[in-house]
Amino acid sequence: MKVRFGYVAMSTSEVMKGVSPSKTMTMKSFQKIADRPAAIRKLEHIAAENLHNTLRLLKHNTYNDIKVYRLTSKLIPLATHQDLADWDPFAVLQSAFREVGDYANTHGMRLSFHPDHFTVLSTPRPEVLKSSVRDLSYHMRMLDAMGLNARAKNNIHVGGSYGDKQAAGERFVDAVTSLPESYKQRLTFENDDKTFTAVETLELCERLAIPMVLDIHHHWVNNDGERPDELWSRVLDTWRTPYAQADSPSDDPLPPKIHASSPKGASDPRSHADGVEAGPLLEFLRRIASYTDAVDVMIEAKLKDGALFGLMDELKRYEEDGVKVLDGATVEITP
DNA sequence: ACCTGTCAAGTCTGG
DNA sequence: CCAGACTTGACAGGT
Repeated sequence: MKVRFGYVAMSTSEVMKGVSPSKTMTMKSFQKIADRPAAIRKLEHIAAENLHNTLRLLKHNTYNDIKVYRLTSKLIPLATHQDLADWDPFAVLQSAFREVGDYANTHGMRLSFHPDHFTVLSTPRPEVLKSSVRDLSYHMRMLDAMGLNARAKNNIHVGGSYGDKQAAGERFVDAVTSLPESYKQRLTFENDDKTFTAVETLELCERLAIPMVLDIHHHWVNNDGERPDELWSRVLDTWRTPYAQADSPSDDPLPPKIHASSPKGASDPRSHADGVEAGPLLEFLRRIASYTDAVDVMIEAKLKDGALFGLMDELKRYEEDGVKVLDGATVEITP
């Protein structure tokens, strides 16, 4: 089983110091600028800088064999803010977006977004649902502007339970069903650390034919008593749907993706540690290796790419033990 | 140069 | 019913 590792948004490497893809401006300082067109030009300048830095990060990834990367949602500052609803930055940023997408396509990279927890399709509040869909459409537009196909996904959580998880789940199903087909081709659902467990999320994925991103750390702190590998064959099936494999040729299917991180400590098991422990992750990977061709692992750790490098170093110690290091960010695991 | 409070958004808990 | 926690990187304003 081929395993590719990736990381989230920014690099902590010394050489990438100051290369932030998520520079921003607060609403307060935006409003302080009397000349509104000038203030908007400033926002657009920051966004262009963020895209340029994203491209630099992708090049850093190439240098380190990293093919899996999550884009930050904060590429365009204040993009979804109500007070800027009349602003459309996409025309002016078109070539910058394209440059990022072209580079990713040329180098066979798997990019994704993870709209944050303000996107809640399970909400009972119509205005919240509306802004959630607006947030999703913002992410759709960015992916389109980059020229990425439906292999680039938007990963979301199910959302809150509002005292009745069953009803929340049904609202989630209705909301997703109402989305345009192009949105569904780009969605994945992830189990969260306090509300929707892996089993509950998996059931929603199966009903909606949307692929599931299994977060094994979230599962560790929020589960129904089963091991993560016991769910894996069903998770695998969610990656075999037309939505999951939209734009993927049959000889190059999109591999399933999981999230991996380690708890910071016994007192706050939900927080992310600096790095990722190889042991528990490897145990899971070994258990699924016999019936899985390939899997991509998104590392969510404080040290970002530094955690990836640390994990690869640790995995080298298992080379006599079924782990073959193929390059700087890829291993082959035999069960 | 460095520190602290704040931030666009939503849910949940505790008072 | 409202304030605060949750979470994250980065701003903003202070020393």
